[in-house]
Amino acid sequence: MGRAPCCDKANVKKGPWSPEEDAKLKAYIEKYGTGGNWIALPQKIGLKRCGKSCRLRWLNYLRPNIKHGGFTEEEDNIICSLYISIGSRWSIIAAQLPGRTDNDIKNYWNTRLKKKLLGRRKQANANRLSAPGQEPKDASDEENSCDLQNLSSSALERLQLHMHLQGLQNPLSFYNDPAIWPKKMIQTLHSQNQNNDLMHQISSITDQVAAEQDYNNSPLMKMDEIENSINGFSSSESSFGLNPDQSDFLEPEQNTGIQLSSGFAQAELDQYFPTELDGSRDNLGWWSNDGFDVSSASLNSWNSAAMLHDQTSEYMYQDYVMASYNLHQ
DNA sequence: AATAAACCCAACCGCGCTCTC
DNA sequence: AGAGAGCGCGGTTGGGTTTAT
Repeated sequence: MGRAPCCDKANVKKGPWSPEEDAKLKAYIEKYGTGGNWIALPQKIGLKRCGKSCRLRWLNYLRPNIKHGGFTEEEDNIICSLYISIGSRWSIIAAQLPGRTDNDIKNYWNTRLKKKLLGRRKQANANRLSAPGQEPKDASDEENSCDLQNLSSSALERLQLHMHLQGLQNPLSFYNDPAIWPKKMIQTLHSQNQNNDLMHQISSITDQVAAEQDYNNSPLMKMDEIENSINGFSSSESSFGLNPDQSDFLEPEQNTGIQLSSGFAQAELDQYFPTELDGSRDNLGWWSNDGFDVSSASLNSWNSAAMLHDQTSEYMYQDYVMASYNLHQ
């Protein structure tokens, strides 16, 4: 037995709203409010619309002080940073941007912002792969290159932006430990200004979001929530940077920093892994098969990621540069 | 100029959560 | 306590518009 429909689907109008419908809805709500009952609202007004549709129309379009389009660079940065930190929790992101709706931000991210970043990444990857000495030497290298490009698509995007915007705020972050940075990254940092006001703002929001989540009541790993936080990225994508075999790049005790760089707020991770961050490689087991449905594709990518470790440092640096470039454009 | 492809965004859908009875 | 109603959210879709060929 399924859930009862919220309205009589046969007798409600669907599709775009007419100016008359907009006027009716707006006039009524401005005069009487919603009455706390969206389902009953259309009947009161005489609209043949579902209550949910009325609510959506009001919140996303008719409500006063709604802004459409024309996102500023600062708004871009906030959206990127929050997306990296908390994933696709559009309502929370929208709450930080007055006049913006979750739907608007979601559309903006999916249709423009993401592509803007990925487009530049693709170009960078193309340059990277075509550079002298970078050509794949054999079939397996080509496969690695493909995997790298796949990995770069979204998980690394969050990683890049995260390192740029949050690294300085995070005492445990890889990006706060210059001793383990590639030299070129240090040189680049010297030549850049960091936006600390924005950093504080983002850090505050991500801490709030993490604090809202009560993982103490759930001692088992909430992989579904972790996946949500990763926001749809496959476990294989996310495994990049978590690879225990990257010891040429990071000391074992610094794996914690790498985890933090993969898209989680510090507080979030503290709650996900309250006792497991002692740095031992064995503690990365949560990411493998134990308690987690790792698909064969994921395993393949894990293996592919493992083969990338010789180039990881260089790629991490290039990713960092690209993130900086993107955000300062 | 015609057509296809890509882009964009409003709106819909369904699920989970909260509240009320 | 638990069932049902309503709300809020994120994912997805449909179709109009723009751009490329």
